[in-house]
Amino acid sequence: MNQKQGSARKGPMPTTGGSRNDPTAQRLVAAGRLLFAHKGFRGATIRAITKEAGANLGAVTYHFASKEALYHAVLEQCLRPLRDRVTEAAAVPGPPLDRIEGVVRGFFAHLRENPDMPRFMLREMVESARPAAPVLATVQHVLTTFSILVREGQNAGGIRPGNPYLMAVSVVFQPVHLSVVAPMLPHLLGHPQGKAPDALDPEEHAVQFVRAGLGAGEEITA
Amino acid sequence: MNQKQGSARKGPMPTTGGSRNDPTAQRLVAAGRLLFAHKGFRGATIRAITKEAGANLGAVTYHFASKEALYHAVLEQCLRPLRDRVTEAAAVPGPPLDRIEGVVRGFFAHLRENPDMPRFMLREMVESARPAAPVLATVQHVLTTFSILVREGQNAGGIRPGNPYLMAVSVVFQPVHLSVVAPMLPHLLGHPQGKAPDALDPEEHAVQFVRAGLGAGEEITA
DNA sequence: GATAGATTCATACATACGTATGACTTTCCC
DNA sequence: GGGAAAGTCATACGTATGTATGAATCTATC
Repeated sequence: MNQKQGSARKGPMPTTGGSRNDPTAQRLVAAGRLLFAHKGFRGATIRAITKEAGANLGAVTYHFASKEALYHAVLEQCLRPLRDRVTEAAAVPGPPLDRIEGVVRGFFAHLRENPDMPRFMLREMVESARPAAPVLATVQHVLTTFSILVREGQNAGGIRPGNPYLMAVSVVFQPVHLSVVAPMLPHLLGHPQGKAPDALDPEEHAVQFVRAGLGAGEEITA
Repeated sequence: MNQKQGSARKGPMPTTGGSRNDPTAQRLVAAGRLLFAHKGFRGATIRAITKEAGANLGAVTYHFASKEALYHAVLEQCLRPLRDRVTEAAAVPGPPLDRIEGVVRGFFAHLRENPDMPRFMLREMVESARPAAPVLATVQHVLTTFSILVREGQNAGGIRPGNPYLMAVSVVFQPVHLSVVAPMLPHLLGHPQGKAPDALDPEEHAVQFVRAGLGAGEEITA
């Protein structure tokens, strides 16, 4: 009954760290992140996680008290940097549509650096009746941020009318699902190995699609 | 070792049928559909499914040989009507952008009638490395249908330039994730009980967003 | 360098799962 | 109406899971 449970979680390490001779708890988070993302909460077993982390079977119970607590730690480690990045990108000055573009690009950058993230978000959105706290907080934050920007743009005239929350949903999921689907596209469409049919730049596409989808009337500044 | 395994699957029943005194196999599909959609493949146990169906524990093994076979039957029952509806909606005459709108509306209608479907699609997209055959076929079909319409519109001039496959992805996921997220929106944003902040019509929003996102220059015919 | 706390380790336990088995019951056809 | 096929049922088996337990080992402080 003697866990660490407080403090810790110091370095930033937003990507897939977990190099050996880190403290065990950190290696567990890294391994859990890897396996939770690939196999889901139920699919990732404590035995697999501890093996991946090079730790003993009891390590999760000892350092986190339960599998679910480890899962929450993993989610928090994944999502906090995303929230920060979104906040930061939304704060730069400029017309709302440009700031929305900035947030979208920041989102893409985060997903590029953390390739397991979109699966995480979709999974949590779908897997549980009510998502875990860190997920809920993140969705709330991102959605609110976008909807405020949309409303601003509507007042300023750069963004067409429409429900800002629905618009925010349509925008925020572009990076998520494009990051998941785009890599599978060549295979999905039968092209044997990575032979992209055209230029396949999801970020550039998403930016243009979002600008066009939200924009009032001005053309895309291609 | 004496399964039925052939023929069967007669009535259309695209929604949540499964009323009592149907044949057991049909009740199993209905129950499996309900539980797979809510809890995923691993989360829906044979014991829960057979109980929900009012059948014996051995019924799945007897009628479908395995849990996975039942899952595939459920997927097929879910997805075939969707493929048909998309095909049908894409075939009506008219300008490509209008036909795309028609497909989006058809998609929404199907998801409204089958509220478990979007979770299914997202789940399969995310849960397994390579999705099951019916899912793959459906995604392929829908994506191809959309991309052909996009290319047509680009040639005819109604749709702006851009990779048709990425555009198809951006379009096809609008109904899916809007159907999942829109009902949760009031709760997500803190409004206690269903108090929509504005008009919350996901279908109308999606249509306008897609038309604006794909359209060349003409205004939305609001 | 002894000692107390923190950590690791092997193993045990209770449960839940998918499937197999064999007996029982219903249904249908001649 | 008798008998075979189809279907149902209770139960058993092997495995995998999350967690508990207590001994062993490491680490740091005096």
